[in-house]
Amino acid sequence: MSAALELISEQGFHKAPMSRIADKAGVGAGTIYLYFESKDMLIKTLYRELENEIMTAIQKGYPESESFRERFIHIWTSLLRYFIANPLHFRYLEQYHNSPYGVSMRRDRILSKTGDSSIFIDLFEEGVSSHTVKDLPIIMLFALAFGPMVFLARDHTLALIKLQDAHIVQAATAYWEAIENK
Amino acid sequence: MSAALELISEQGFHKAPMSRIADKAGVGAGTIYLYFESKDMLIKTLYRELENEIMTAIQKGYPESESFRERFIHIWTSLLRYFIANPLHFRYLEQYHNSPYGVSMRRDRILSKTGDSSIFIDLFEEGVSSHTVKDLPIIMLFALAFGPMVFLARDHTLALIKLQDAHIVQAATAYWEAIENK
DNA sequence: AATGATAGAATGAACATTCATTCAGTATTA
DNA sequence: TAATACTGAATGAATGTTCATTCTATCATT
Repeated sequence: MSAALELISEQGFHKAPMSRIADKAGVGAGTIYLYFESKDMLIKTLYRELENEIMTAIQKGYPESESFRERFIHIWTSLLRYFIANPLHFRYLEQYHNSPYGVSMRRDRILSKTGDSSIFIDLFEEGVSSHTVKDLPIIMLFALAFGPMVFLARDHTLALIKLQDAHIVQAATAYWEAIENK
Repeated sequence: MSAALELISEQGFHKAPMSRIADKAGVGAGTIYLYFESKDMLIKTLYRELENEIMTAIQKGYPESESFRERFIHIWTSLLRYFIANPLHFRYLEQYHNSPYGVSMRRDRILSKTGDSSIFIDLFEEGVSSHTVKDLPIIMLFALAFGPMVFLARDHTLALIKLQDAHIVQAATAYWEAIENK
């Protein structure tokens, strides 16, 4: 799986043939098929694995009983820090989201309201009902809060900028102000 | 080119073989090669075409002599309106940006400081030096301003939300507040 | 007007390559 | 020795690209 992660995140789905993934992993081509039904399944399993890892990272040190603002900033900074520390993970996720896989997954999730994003949804719902954040549709708040983060992470992973930790906190605060209900 | 646009934006690069593009365009497979050197060139040319179209859309009605705020909001709303009116264009651009094509292009542009994005850079530089917007690196301001827009456009094109024109103006204002120097 | 010649655009079958997947054989483990 | 894990050459489907040929429009000749 880490061989697949490296190749796909750097070269894209269609320039990461199973033969090369096997080479990089130091196994025979057929061995992969003992563990994964198909290339599609490998891609999807790897996605879920990364998603779980991210959720674990966010939950670590989560200030359960602090104010809404603290919890929001914790999640925001944890995520951005995770992406900066794991650029390959970030690039893989981005490619997945912008491929047919991601599109259909996104649709399914929103419609069935399942999946890990429910943590975010719960948080924002609390924020809206307590009038802590602006009264906008959840999905818009989500976009307003996390859209910039993806841009920042992308620029960082492409080595276009070098985000210091101070910048991360600064950006988190700026983005809190954008959704805050004043 | 419009056949390529439709297929690629809906199915992704690797599920849009030249043979199907030719079919959709109602021409023979070889005909494409009279106009484009290779599939890669077709993809790149189409990208530049769309980029030009967007630049034209932004420049239409640009309030040259109005305040910085007016010009920012004009650009922001024009872009989002364009993406909503042209969902296929948006999906194509997103796929391009998140593929190896886009990554290398982005790198080249930033390093050589050329390309159409100079309009945006000029605008933000003016904003920073006149203390109208927060004193942050241009690339961060850019992320903060346009990151959310991409999220909104994505959710809209996937039919997860339905953005009314009122929402667009509302969002533009919210995002002006996020970068404004208060 | 009628006929023939030329250009070059379009075609699509053929080719070479790439790739996911399989499976008969080999190595490893219990 | 039996069972399990692994291998990598072989397979066949899919795909980008080429090129000999066809078609159509324009020009030249009679």
